[in-house]
Amino acid sequence: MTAATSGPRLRDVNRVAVLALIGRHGPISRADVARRLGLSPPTVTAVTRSLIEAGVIRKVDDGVPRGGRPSELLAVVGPAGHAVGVKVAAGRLTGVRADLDGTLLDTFSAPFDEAAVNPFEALSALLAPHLAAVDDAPLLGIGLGVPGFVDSRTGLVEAPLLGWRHMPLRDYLSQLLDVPVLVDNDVNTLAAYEHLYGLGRPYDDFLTITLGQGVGAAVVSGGDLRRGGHGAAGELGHLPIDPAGPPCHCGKRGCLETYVCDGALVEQAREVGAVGPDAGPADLRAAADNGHAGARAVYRAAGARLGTVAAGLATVLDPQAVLVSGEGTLAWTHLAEGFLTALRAGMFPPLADGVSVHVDPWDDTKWALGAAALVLRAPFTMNAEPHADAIRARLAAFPGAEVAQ
Amino acid sequence: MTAATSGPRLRDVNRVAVLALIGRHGPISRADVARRLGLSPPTVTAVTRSLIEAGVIRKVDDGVPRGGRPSELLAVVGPAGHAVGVKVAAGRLTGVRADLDGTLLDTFSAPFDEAAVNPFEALSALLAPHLAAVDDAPLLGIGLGVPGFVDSRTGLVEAPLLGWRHMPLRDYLSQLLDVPVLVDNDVNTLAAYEHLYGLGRPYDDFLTITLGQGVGAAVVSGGDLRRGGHGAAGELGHLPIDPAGPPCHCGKRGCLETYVCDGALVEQAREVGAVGPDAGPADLRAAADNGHAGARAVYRAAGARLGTVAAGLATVLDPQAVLVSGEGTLAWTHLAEGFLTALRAGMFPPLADGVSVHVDPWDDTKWALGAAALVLRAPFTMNAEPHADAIRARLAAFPGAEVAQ
DNA sequence: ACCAGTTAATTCGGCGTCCAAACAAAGAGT
DNA sequence: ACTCTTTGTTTGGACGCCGAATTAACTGGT
Repeated sequence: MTAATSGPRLRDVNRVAVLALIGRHGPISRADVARRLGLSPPTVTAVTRSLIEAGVIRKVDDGVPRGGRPSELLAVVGPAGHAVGVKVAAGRLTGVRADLDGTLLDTFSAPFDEAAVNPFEALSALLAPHLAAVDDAPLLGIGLGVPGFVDSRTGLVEAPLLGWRHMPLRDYLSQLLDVPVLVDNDVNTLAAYEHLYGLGRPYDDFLTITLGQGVGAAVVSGGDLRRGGHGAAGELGHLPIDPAGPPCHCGKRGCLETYVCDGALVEQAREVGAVGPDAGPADLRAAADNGHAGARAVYRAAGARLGTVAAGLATVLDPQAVLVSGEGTLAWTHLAEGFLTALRAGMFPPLADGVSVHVDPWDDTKWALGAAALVLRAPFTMNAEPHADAIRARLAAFPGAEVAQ
Repeated sequence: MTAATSGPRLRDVNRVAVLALIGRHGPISRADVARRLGLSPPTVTAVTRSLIEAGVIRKVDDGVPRGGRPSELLAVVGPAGHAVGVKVAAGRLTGVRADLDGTLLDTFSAPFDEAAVNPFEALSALLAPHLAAVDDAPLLGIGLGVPGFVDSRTGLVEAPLLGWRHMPLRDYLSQLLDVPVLVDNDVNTLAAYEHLYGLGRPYDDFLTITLGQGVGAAVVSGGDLRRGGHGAAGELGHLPIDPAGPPCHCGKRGCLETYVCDGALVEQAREVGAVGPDAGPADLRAAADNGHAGARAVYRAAGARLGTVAAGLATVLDPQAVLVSGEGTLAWTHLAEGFLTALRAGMFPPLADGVSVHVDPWDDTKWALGAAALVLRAPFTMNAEPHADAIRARLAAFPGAEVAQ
């Protein structure tokens, strides 16, 4: 009835903290929330009541009684809001719609000419049909994952792979479609997904490494995605391995990417005669699957190279886990041995046991889901991301309020 | 009069934010504080008034008038509180007392037997004379920098170099001396110093690399020191460089430390005949100073090795600056060329220009000052470090309140 | 010298949030 | 049936923050 959400400023820290805790740590009781956040029980009651009235969370179950009144377990209501996420790649867009709890609602895909006079036109045309509310649940915003550097302050995109320089993607689309738009590096979006809904849920400190056409990484530390001082954190493909190594398209020599990306693997396999002159990544995989020793050696060496790099990063950053993802994991059975051996061998012995390795089977929609997660996690984060308040306001506008619980 | 500081909970977010801004960004006007933090002017007036009454900040100057009422520039009052900082090393303790604004008050040093039955006894005996208040200003706490891993949650210390395993240094000393005690890795304490008072002041994202007996690093990202998932972040000496390299005392092969620490440099110089069989780091430096080509080549190679590693870290973490410190910087004139060349060569071209490199001349007391900074910055940080509230309470107890301003 | 314009800082009233204390609910153990 | 334990709620009071209006202090133009 009365807009309980309308403080003079939407910076209600505790409200966001409670929602974040419920969102991230699954069904949880009010008493638990109070203890974990150091809040008083009355405060938690008040906050959760208003969140329930807003339709954002609800009681899902009774907790097991432990000698007292049984607790009520609260969880977020998935259909209270949804978001569109898009992975932008050279030549193709992959998009999804997802619920507040990460449930995949819808997927779509289309060719994309990133070199068009105005590539944003095509993007907005593709997105337009997906902007409507679903069952009265509002669209919270659009998330975009782009292969390049994104300055989260200005929203400008630098994407050499797409030929984009200083592109104001965020603000342009946001104004055109009148919807909050968040843009980030594509590997960062994947990490956002893993953190909120995927393999990274249990961790506050983890690395995501992606393998495919290129090599990428994202760093989640202290529970937050680290973007670095210029929005370029996570670059892994151009990590210097050997100053005297093969030339890289970036102008340097011996970048990691010249050793372990798809193209480099195929090239190496060609040199040892494991595949023919016109072979692609799939052919190399097939050769290794069929037991070709040369093909397997290529994978083992690449896995070891990557494992050593991962060990170095893990040594410095001390993550709880390393997640490996991307198209390249299709060949994980062949990469695993080299990677894991090198990782263990390269880490300081007492710390090696503290790092778990998970492989997320490749799925193109996951990247897009990650872009959506960028939006979906905005209501749960304290830090003032550009459109966070606008997204929160949209979530609060969910008319599912006042329905008899 | 009325204890303005005594909210029901000391979690007064804005109060801490204002104090942090004034502490970190020097003399600053109220209007500036309001703009930067997004607070209303009345709020800033109220908060600063209570901080002034508490004696923690004061007006230091008038700002330059820009066509209106001149602003009053506020800054922290150094003598409002002080802290003791100690660098713990094998065989020797180095300690300092420092004001709230980082002014060095006092230094002391003593031999230390880390292998004694109870090494903490000696530590507490050394500290006891320094626990008294100075001019009524309270001792806020003691900071300790230890060469090893520190779990900031449990306070347990793992320090192979000292032979310490699972040592409850923090809680033991805190209880014994009845003073808040904070313990962290020694390189982390240095980074805390740099961030608060040193070369890192302008940055929120930077790396600190230390060079000396060993090689270390600390990561400041998003304005906070990153400790990793197990309190071991920053380990750099055991970064794997070459799986087939020389054996390291940690049991692995080809760790960075086997190439660029003091001992390794001297060893390499011996092999090329640049120094005699019993030479030490100082002798190697002297040889290089005198123009010995072999000695200079050793430094150049080591600098390049370190520069390549720094380039790799900077590529992934995207810092605004890299600070180099530690005893090894005594030979920086010889290391610089190799380091800077490799750093530039190893970074992704568009990003290389965004990283500045600063060398902090080596000074043993800086490490200890860093340990003190661990305590001194506690009142300025939001995150709930173990003793942060206790430290804030002590600062608030400063009787310098009520003095006529 | 005076007034207009501008920026800084303060006072005041009101609203919203949080907490402590007391209370109600609901089950376990004896 | 009783007590103990744990969860969740209600109530009253204290505190913090904001918007609006006010005071303060300086620059620049005439």
